[in-house]
Parts: sequence; C-alpha cells; structure tokens
Amino acid sequence: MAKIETPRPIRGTQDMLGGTPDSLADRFAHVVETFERVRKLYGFRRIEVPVFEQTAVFARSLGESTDVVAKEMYTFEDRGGDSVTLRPEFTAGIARAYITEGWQQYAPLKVATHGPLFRYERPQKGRYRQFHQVDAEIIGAAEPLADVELLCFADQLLKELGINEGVTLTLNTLGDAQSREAWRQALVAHFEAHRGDLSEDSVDRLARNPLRILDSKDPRDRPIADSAPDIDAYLTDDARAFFDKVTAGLDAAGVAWERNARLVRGLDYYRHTAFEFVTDRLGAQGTVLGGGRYDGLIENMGGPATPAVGWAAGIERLAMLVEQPAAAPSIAIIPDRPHLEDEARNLAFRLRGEGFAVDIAYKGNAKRRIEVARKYGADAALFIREPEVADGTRYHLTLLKDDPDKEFISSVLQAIGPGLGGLGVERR
RNA sequence: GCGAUCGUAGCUCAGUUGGUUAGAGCGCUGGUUUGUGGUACCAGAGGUCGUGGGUUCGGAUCCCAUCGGUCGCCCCA
Repeated sequence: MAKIETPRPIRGTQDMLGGTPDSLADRFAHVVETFERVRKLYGFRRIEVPVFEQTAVFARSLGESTDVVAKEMYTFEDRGGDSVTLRPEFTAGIARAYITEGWQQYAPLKVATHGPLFRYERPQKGRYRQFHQVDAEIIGAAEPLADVELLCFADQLLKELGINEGVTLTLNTLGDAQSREAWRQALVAHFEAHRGDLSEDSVDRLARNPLRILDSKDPRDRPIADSAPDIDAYLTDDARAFFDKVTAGLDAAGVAWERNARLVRGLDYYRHTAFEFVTDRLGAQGTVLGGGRYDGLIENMGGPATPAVGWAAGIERLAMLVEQPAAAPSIAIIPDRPHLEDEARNLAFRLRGEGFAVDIAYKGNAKRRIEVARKYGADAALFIREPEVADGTRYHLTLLKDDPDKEFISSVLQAIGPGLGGLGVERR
C-alpha cells in the first residue's frame, strides 16, 4: 500500500491561528482594524484591486533592472497564453486602475487598501513569499501638503498601534527628475573613481542601480559611500523648495523625523520625497513602513501626467511589534445538569441574537465545561440551575478572570432579566 | 542565488564518548476523588527519531546526499 504523502505548506507562506496567547493572527487583525479606523479619519477611500495583473503592469513600472522584477515575481502563463503576475506591490496596480477606471475624475484622490502580496524571495524573519501590506496613496496632488498629510497618517497609525517608540521616520529627497539624474551622474563618477575598492556586490550595483551603493552594509563600501556627494548640491530650486515645505509641514504637525541623506528607495519610480519608518527590533528587516512620491509613474503607464505619493507597511512586521490586543469579553453558558442543555442553548442563541458574545460547549459535564471556558478566556460562567433549587434562583454567575469586564457582564445579566441568583465570586 | 544552523510524541524539549522494549512536561482520551468550581490522583492513546543511502556486531547518536524549518547575505514591507 502506497504511503500518502501529506501536503506541505508552500515555502514562505504562513498559517496563523487566533485565540491563543500571543497569537499573531489576532495581532495581524488588530493592525488591519486600526488601519481601517485611522484611514477613515484621514478621508481615504477604501479600494480593492486585483491580486494579479498583466505582467507588464509591474515589469514596466517598477523598473526592469530592479530585483523585484528581475527575479522575485511570481509570473506565469494563464490558460489563454497571457503572461500574468501575482502582485509584488500595490502601487502599480492602483496606478493602472486609476487610468483604466476613470478615477481621474475624482482627483485628487485619497485611497487605501490592504491584502496579500507575493515575492519569490528566501524567507527569513519578517520576510515571506506571501506577505501582507496596508497601503495608502494620494493620486493627483502635486502639493507638498499631500506628502505631509500622508506622513501624518502613517505617524498616527504607528502611534495608535503603540509602536511609535523605537520606530523612527527617516526622510530624504530624491529631487525631481532633473535633480535625480544630475545626482546620479555625480554618484557614478564618484564610485567609478573608487571602483577598485568597492565590494563585488557594489561593483555590480554600479552597473545596475548605483544609488543603492549608498546604503550598502559592506564595511569596504562604507568609506566610499560616506564620502559620496549628497543630493543637496544637485537639487533644483523647485526640488529644494518642495522638500523644505514637506519638512516644515511635518514640524508644524509635530511629526518627528530624521534626515537620512543616504536613504534611497529601490524602485525606479520614486521622485522627491522618500521615507522609511525603521526599527531595530525586527532583525535584518528594519523597514516597517516605506514609501515616497512617484510623479512620473502614471504617465509612464500611458496615462495623463499625474503626481502621486504613497506608502505601504508590512502587516506581519507591524504585527510582530504590537502588543497582543485584549480579547473581546464573553460569557460561557453552562447547564448544571444534562436535562438543562436545551434551555442553556436557547439562552445562548437568544443572547447572541441580541449582540452578546457567549459561548456554549457541545458536550461535557459542568465541571469539564468550566475548565474549558476558563481556558478559552471567558470572563465569567453563567450556570443554568435546577428550577427547584432551594433559593429559587435559576442562574448563578461565577467570575473566571482576575479582571473581568464588569460592564459587559452586567449588560448580559440585564438582558437575561429576573431569576438571577447571587453572584459567586471565585476564591483564589 | 549564496552562507550558517537545526529536524526526536499534537506542542516545548531530554536522550552523557554509538549499546536492551526511545523518555519528560504540557496537551488529548477515559476513570476515581472533590462538588458552585483555578483540585489531586490513576490509567490510556500517540513516535517509520524528516527522508534515502553508507560505516558498524549494533545508529536517534558518526559520514554523505536530499527535503524542510530558522537566521543572515542579496533585496525589500
């Protein structure tokens, strides 16, 4: 008899179970819920875009020479022979939708979304092949105020998640197209002059993406990268004025930031503002939220010239930083004797219908059930008792937690109505 | 793609320089005790020691290969 080969999860994917102490699934959900709440405060509309697109959507917009496009995309032919790609990021797909769905009529448009992304990389801490991001974009606004508002949104999100301590906003400008190109040429000249002292990786970068040498971790590259010219000398007056307005706006809003003149972003489409919220608590993956301005992207995709800014944040990375959210309060309904089962179940269904979270086990005696209820984190157990019990009460409540949600419990008791016995408070 | 490290029960792990029927805690199942509740005790189920070769009288233990996990490089959220 042939052995059955049990299926494995695909490398770099995760299964998350909620309801356990320190459950990543619960923290993940908490990140998404907080994002949804804050996004509404800033007036960002919810959008949904496809998980896959024509390959060209990503290949052209991210830059053919970037690692994401060159070796990290999940690309395949569908049955019709078209090349499609699982999205490795949100921005390109949103830009495509902006063009094809006529969203230009709503410009300036603030949109937000979240969901899975796919990148064929070697998994490690904080890095997965299927990962998830929350994403925010402002399309059709050329004003530095848009950058400021977007960063305030990001800053408030991190504050409300309680992880602003230990996460810092690092900020840079890549200038406009003219500034960026002038800087790029100066950098290439600088690095070419020191070519012999660069690491092998950086010699390779010099050909592909010279800006990346700036944030190289290789000690051999550091002196050369540190002595490389900053963009500041190459900024046009307009680009400088833009960056000054962004930083002034952040200061006025009380958003803390640090200039990092070595910050460059990997994807080709970034212009002007580039930023990352970084932390040292995630091993090698320091970036928790990143983004910038991409004024040329939509035009490159065949749309009208449209300025835009956006950011995305890794949900898993945020979830690893946040505290476990408090579980919603609940009460366990427990029949004291087997023949009270139906009555207990009816009460449970009724309470649920009225919006209260109550749990009731499928089987087991009262003793067993209370053990389970405690394990599942119920705030209290409500016993359905014999009608002929001496004091005439039908219900008995026992608190199961040191710090039960009293407000929740009393509202449940009120919904049950009369017939309640004395409150049994558990001894320690 | 490259490097390091680890794979023993559902989970977390012991297993001494190779040596009888591979262990513990938790969890699970059943029972006894208790009886308005965080109890104790008893018993049970559950393992091709990731997989395949090799060395050996003998391999969970040593060697090789392979698959997988983790972490790092690269890159990114």
